[in-house]
Amino acid sequence: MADSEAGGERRSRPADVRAALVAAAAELIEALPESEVSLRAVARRAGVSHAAPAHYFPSRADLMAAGLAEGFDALTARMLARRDAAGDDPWEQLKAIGLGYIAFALERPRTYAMMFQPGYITGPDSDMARAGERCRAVLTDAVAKTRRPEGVDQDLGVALAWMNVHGFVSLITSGMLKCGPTEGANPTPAMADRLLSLTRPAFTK
Amino acid sequence: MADSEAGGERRSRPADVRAALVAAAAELIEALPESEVSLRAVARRAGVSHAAPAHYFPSRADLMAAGLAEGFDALTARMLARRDAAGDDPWEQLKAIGLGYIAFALERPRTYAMMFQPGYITGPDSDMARAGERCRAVLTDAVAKTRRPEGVDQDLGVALAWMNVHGFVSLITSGMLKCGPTEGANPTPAMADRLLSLTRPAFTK
DNA sequence: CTCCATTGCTTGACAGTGTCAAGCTCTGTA
DNA sequence: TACAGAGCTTGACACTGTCAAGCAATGGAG
Repeated sequence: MADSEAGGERRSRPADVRAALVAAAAELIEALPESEVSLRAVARRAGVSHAAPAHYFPSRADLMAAGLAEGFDALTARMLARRDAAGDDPWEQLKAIGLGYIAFALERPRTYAMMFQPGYITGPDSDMARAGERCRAVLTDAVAKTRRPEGVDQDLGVALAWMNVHGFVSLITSGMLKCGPTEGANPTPAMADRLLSLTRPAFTK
Repeated sequence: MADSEAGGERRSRPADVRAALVAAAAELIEALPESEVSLRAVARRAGVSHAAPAHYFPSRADLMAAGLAEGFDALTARMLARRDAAGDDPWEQLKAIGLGYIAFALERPRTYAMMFQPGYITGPDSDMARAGERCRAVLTDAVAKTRRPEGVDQDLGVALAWMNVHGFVSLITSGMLKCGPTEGANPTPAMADRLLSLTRPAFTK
């Protein structure tokens, strides 16, 4: 429409370039170690010049943050899918969210690790901060529905649930925690289930 | 002795240069964001040329790993000090270790975060891996002394204790978790205490 | 004592990086 | 047709990690 060329691919729309940059960033973040995800590598993958990103993102960190915001949205979607597949019991829903969280982090470990790296969330009103907020809201809602014992208020419950799953996957992906004797089948999901179940008393009455 | 100069500072011993590099790395790791801790900046701080580190460390990652190994040792010392100041009760000792762990991570957040960054532990027989192993041993011993309920074996106990403290401090330092209403006094230690206490049933009978 | 090999570090170079300034090429409007 | 501006490119700068070459000093052998 706005392009006189019928073929339409000779010249891309501005939004396309921006979207291509974010997509390329998200891909490279998972494909390469953090230090190798350079602004210029992202630009090359998106098929633009090395200075094109500067028209959309003030700095490298902002481009990375845009890719990481996509990561938060994918994580949120993953948790919601698992929650909706679980039953009606609040604890089962919370546990399903936790298992979905763990599954995402283990499938996209580099993206996940970078999401929690300080320095990419520039301000509380950035895209990435908002995506993180939507993610946290899923957890907060699930915790709010549980019937917790005396002394476990909502904030404490959210902290407990989150630090459990985050701590678990962080130790796994950093190589500090080897779970199980590694005999054939992957013991991680089973261990995740056992560990989450240990916190059950804090979320049931 | 080996130096003909009586002043003795004109020419430093080889071990001094290496130690100075490691010390400079440890300082800069805490003082600057990770991306700004360059090999050349460490060399400048140590007062040597930009290529001097190459004589002791094959790559930048190895120099960083040496600095991070010092971090693990400091963490280990911190946990031991707290444990020995606690009483004889196994649970109290384990909790003291956890609180020492949290205190270290919150005092040296950048060092702590980098210690768990994948890519710095090159092999299982590296200095950093061994320092991490010594650190883990403190936790393992403390968990071994506890009397845990049926179903909580030692590996599960270690995983639970570690992921709790690691998850907590990681979420705090990455800005994801704000604990308490931030009214004057720092609410973090109190929250840490409450959270650790929630896991008490897994470590007592 | 002289010579030489080795160690310990420096200087120099290279490709690659993030960021800034300038310029080119189209689009839309008058 | 001329103009204004957006969108992207090219070019440059200082900086990075790593490699090659070279200098100074030590220590041992002849």
